[in-house]
Amino acid sequence: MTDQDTHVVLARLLRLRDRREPLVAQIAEWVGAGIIEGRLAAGQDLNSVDLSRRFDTSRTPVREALMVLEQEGLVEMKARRRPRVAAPSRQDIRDIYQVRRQLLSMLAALLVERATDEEIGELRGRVEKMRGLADEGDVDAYFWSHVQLQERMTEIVGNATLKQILDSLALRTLMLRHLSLTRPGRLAYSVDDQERLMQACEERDGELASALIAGATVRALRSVEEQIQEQESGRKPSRRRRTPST
Amino acid sequence: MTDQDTHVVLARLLRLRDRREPLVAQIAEWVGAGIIEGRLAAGQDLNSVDLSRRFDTSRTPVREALMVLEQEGLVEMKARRRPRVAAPSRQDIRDIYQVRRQLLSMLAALLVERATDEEIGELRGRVEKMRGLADEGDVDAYFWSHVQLQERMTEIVGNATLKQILDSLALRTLMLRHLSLTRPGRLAYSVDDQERLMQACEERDGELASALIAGATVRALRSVEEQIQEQESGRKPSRRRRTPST
DNA sequence: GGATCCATCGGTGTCGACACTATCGCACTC
DNA sequence: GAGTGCGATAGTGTCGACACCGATGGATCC
Repeated sequence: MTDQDTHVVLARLLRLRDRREPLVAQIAEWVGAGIIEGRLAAGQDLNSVDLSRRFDTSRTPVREALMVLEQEGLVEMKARRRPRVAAPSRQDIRDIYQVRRQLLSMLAALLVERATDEEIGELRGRVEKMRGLADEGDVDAYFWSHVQLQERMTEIVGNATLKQILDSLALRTLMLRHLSLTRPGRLAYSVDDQERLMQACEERDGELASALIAGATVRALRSVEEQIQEQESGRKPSRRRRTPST
Repeated sequence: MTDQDTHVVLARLLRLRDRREPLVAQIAEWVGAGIIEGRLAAGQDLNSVDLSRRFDTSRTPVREALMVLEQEGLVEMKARRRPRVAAPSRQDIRDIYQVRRQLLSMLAALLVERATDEEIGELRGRVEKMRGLADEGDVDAYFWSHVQLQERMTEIVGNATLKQILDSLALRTLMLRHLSLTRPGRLAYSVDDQERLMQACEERDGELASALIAGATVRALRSVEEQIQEQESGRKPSRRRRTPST
């Protein structure tokens, strides 16, 4: 998975294709990718003058790009105040995962109900590739494959509203998940969860699939929370928050 | 419930307070209310020049207001094309209600778990007032009370993400619900559903509350679908679609 | 020495203008 | 008479300018 691909996936999740001008899309992708990759720190100012200089445009398309990211929860905007990279509280994160769990359960149930055997086979193939990536320890590639797997599932289920909401929630958790998958052992657990899920789908056991995906979500949340815990306790004594130059 | 109140509720659902300039808020409220009340027909063009003339501003705040409505699903925007009032397909509507059902079930379960007795008492009070409005046949007032009831429930549960998504789904269905509640007898059924739900909450029966709200949602969808059916079959022979002058 | 006020600066919101393009009617073709 | 291509028109996306406001730092006061 190259940077190129990252931007393609991001563009899909942000629904930029045909919905926005290429210029706006480019800015939204750059800022969005920056937030997810951690290049732009949570809470950091995103003033439109700097960004417009960087992209050699006026502030109008920059504002529009930031509004796109705002609606996906990656950026916070208040009238007359500088836009900032979103900094969800501990509670926000729990809330997001709670909703996500509910909707992923729904997704799994619908998947079992509606997916053809061929489609499940295709998903199984993806999971096997992910197993390979996990074994190699290629976190980034695994990470984005995971995103694409969920994307494909929502596509198969065919509920556009559900897909849109899950995409949005995925984006909100992407920066967190990126951290959490870095934790040793987490990758292996994650791929195990996916394999169990695929098996439940193959056996057409909707109840089990729902329960498995809910469990996996709870574990993901726990992992994220532990990660944040470590990060915060590890930061207080020594390091200050990194504030890279825009 | 006056027009004033309508705009206040709309402003809350669109989260305009402090997030957008008053000018943008004003435009978004006017267009949003127009869509919900049916003054602006589904599929109708919303060109920014006309709107900017109407509000005596430039096109910049108009564009911004339309983007706000786009993210709530009331307006559809494609690059280089005129924004249009959203025209959800039959399938889109089913999808929206399906997700809504799932999340309302979640809401009911959380409500039973977390609401204090006082809060449930307050909700009960609201439902009793709604009974009064239903008996009087005051559709508009009932309609907005219903919206506010759900708003209050999400507030009590305290999951900001859930509240935001449910508000957004509520907006998408508002124009439909407005039609569907007009149907004779529908108001009485609706208030019955609410009363049963409150009773389940008082008895702290989460399972039942979830099931009741899910059932109510299914019935609401059916009512909306029948309404659309009638409308379409009734339109073909005689009347053409109303296209009021912006 | 710390809190408070104030001026300055930097950034946002809005505007009117301009280039570019989707749209629509019209002439033309078959 | 229906379909196709073209030109006029209307509307979108972007720009640079300007007025206004929030943030920042220094002077003042206690």
